[in-house]
Amino acid sequence: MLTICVIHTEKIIEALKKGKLKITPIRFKLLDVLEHTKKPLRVKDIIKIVKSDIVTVYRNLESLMKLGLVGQVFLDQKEAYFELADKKHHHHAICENCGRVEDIRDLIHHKLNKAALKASGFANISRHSLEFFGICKQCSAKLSKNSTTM
Amino acid sequence: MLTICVIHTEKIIEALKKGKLKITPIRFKLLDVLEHTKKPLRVKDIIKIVKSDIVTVYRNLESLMKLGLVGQVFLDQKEAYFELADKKHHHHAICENCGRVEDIRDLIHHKLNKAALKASGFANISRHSLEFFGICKQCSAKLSKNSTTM
DNA sequence: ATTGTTAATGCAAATAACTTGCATTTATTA
DNA sequence: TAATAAATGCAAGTTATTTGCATTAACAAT
Repeated sequence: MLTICVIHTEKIIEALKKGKLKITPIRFKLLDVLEHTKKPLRVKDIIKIVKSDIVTVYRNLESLMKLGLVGQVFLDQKEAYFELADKKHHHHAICENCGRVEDIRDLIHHKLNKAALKASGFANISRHSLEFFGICKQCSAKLSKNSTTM
Repeated sequence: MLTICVIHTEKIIEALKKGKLKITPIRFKLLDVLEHTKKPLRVKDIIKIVKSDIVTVYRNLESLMKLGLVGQVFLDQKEAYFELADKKHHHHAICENCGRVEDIRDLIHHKLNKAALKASGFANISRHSLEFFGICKQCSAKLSKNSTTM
């Protein structure tokens, strides 16, 4: 890891400075990991790669979220998942067999929020979280193979 | 509480029997609470009303979910919310100020799943979870009143 | 109705995710 | 290079959820 792309590095440093966050190795590695895996990661996963204290990771995730560099994703009730927040709004497809997560570009843009605003009677709707659950191609193949050999 | 509607009672008893679950007072009260509040509830809330052990509530929720009578809702990373599963598929609007939850009838039926299937490349998509976050009318009014008096 | 079987309950204690307090270290900036 | 303010990491605390086990209650068969 730590194959940091320069453009991205620049942007990150700028954002950190603007947010008055110090540029530390751990913070950098954390962002790098999220950048390179391109998938939502659990705190566990991040610790393993970043090789730092749990507490530090939690605190960094919190401050990076406040800065808007990192976003939390709701994939599982048990643990939180985090991803870089720089991509545009999107949804997720989660494989119920292997846990694979695919990004899905925002299916209907802001139409969803508008429709929900009307349907809910709320004063405003600022965001939504849309997660799909199913079986990915790989698992589907594996599962059907298993069932024929049994 | 415990103003049990007969028709519903019948259905529940039938379902419990089919699932080989005993019909116990706690289990009944639990279902009754979910039926009458009509909102997703936290385990905390349920315990307060059902007046039973936490563990019992968790175990009942689990078996009732397996039976398909109860569904878990993803409103908050910290704690799980539960609701009766007998209503048709719907979404939720959650007020970020007071926590109020409004049901929203399924906005676009199965179209969402179909679109996600295509976009994700999955073998199949079985369900989705769609939550909207915003400010409800009541909070909006309260908040704007507060800001004018300050 | 009574009894036997099996599931439901509740207590104690464990686990797991996440948080807080505090002392030490490190990044910035003057 | 020194001063300062934030970042780190250890210990220990919370909180949600789970597990083990003994007791109790539901129900099916007598």
